[in-house]
Amino acid sequence: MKEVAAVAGVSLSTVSRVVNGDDVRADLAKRVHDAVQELGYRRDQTASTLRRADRTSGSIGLVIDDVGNPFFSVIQRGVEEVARERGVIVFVGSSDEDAEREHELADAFGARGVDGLIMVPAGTDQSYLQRERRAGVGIVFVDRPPRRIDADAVLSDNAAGARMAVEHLIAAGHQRIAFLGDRPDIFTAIERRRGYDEALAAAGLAVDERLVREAVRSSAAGYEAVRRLLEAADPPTALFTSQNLITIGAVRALVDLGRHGATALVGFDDVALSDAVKPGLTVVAQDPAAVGRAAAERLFARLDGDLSPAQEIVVPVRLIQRGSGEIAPA
Amino acid sequence: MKEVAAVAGVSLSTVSRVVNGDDVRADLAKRVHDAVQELGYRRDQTASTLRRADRTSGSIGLVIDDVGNPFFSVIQRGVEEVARERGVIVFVGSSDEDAEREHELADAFGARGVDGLIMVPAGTDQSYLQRERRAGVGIVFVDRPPRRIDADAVLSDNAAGARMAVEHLIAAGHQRIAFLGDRPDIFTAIERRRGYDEALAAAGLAVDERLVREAVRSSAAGYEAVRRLLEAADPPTALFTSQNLITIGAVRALVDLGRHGATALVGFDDVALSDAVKPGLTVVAQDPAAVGRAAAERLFARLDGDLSPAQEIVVPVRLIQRGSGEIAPA
DNA sequence: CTGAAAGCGCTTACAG
DNA sequence: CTGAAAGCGCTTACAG
Repeated sequence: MKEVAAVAGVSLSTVSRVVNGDDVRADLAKRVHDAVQELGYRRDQTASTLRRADRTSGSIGLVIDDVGNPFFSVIQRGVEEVARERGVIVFVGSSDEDAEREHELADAFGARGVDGLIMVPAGTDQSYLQRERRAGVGIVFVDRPPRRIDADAVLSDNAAGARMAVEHLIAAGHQRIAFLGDRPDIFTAIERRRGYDEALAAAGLAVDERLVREAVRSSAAGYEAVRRLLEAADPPTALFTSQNLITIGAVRALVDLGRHGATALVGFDDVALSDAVKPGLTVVAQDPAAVGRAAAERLFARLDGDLSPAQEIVVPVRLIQRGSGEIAPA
Repeated sequence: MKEVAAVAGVSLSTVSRVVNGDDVRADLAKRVHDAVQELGYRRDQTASTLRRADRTSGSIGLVIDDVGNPFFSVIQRGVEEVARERGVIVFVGSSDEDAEREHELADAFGARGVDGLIMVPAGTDQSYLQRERRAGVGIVFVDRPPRRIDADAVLSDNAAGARMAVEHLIAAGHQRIAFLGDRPDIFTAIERRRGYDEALAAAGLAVDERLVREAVRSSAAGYEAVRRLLEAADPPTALFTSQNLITIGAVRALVDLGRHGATALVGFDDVALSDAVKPGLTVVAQDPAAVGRAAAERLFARLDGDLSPAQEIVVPVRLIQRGSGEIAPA
């Protein structure tokens, strides 16, 4: 910038004004633009942020569970789309369900002056983010609500979706419906389990803990859990696999055991090829792109000055019937 | 930091040294640490970068085609894993196969002082990155080689993989093998087409352009293309679907047409549930996590001072036989 | 080892 | 409208 000023024969202030689109006499502006062109000058955004009054950086941070999981990567995509419209770029990191890592990432992003943070909380206490909030950083949670801090959250309707799934299986005549879920300290896993319990209760059915498998964290674990369930005495006639990786493992297990098309299955989350298996997979589908977009919109609304009380936005889910959930018990 | 110095009763320089782990008398260091603790001080990383001699920011930028595509999101995951070990965080953006967007993202990352850039090139000219290189930014390409700039690139063995796929179909007795590919200006699409052509030629078979469908950009387009191919006169007996989205659409079309298990198929890229359909999907699988890790490792090697000539690292692919590629022609 | 001072690349009152 | 000067939060020669 110093060099641009020298070449254009104006002061640093004038260059800064031109670069920022402030009012400058046309002839001076032209000289500056020419010099910028000639030198290939580009403003140093970090230095600009450091000095400017509002301290905005045009960047946000996104902390998700795992970018490698398509559910979260589509959330990321939704966030990016909204950020892009604003010319805002995004730092992304995976917490891998680790509270410490979640904190480290938020910290690293904060130390780089992000304007806002969109977080999938992994730990049980997000009060450490008060510090960012005091610094004016916008904070929005996604997929799971925060704890020990009051902030906007964008969630899927987990309990309703799970109820829908289980009611659907009950309507098909099932009474022995297994639940397979992620770690029972994760909000979405708890909510989906709650929906399962409620649907059974509403139908006058008792929860049989032998049909409940929790802390199923991968498709391999889903595979194993289903294999054991089906090989046990008095196996379930239907499965509610409450997460995409579990569903993938479960289907594989059903196929291997020759039970796909015999044991009913409803999954939570849609997966690729779910309509190509025979029968197709009945699922309760979330809309992760919409969830990501909604979170980013909420964040920018806050950055634009929205001071209303914290909101909880619930994005609806929908049941997609493709066959596997419409199988009657043997 | 000023405040920390005041509370600890030392100079700014001393605080800076303590924060940076330089040698400082133990008692002073303790006073600084206490003050840091008390005030909840955290160093402003951007100001630090601005002033420090090496100007490193502890951040890199990743420009990929589309985070929403699981292939790229797993590359991102691989990059992140290696960056994490170094305490480096990552900006991510999707170019959506748009050269201008690619450039904008690289520019936005550069203006924020990233130490390095990992790029999936979308446009046909990456010479604009010379500017970043001159500024000391490390540059590594991934999935596709750069053009008009010499730099490290980490690629999958596309042509060999495609050859393998088509040879496999030929070995099963096929002569009418359709090729379905992405836009023919994309490196990976070109290479896979080349592998297809070469495998046919090696077997003494001519390319029948009526069996070639290019610019297939989505699973919906893959579905349509397969439907038309199979409904035409003299349809192919086998399909080589050279990208994950195309494979997904193709399988769906085969299922809808009642041809899954009848028309052979080999896909490029593995997809979820590929072993749950009947028959399972035979694919040439890339290893996107390894590709992402290799790219990040190359980048950090450069940042660590590796001045050797630009390398092209080719990550092998492997054929996974699951049934759909082992179907003989009718 | 420590501190006072200069300065990274910018923006922004302030005076003209 | 323009420029000289101060200063954002830091690091780093430099002198002691």
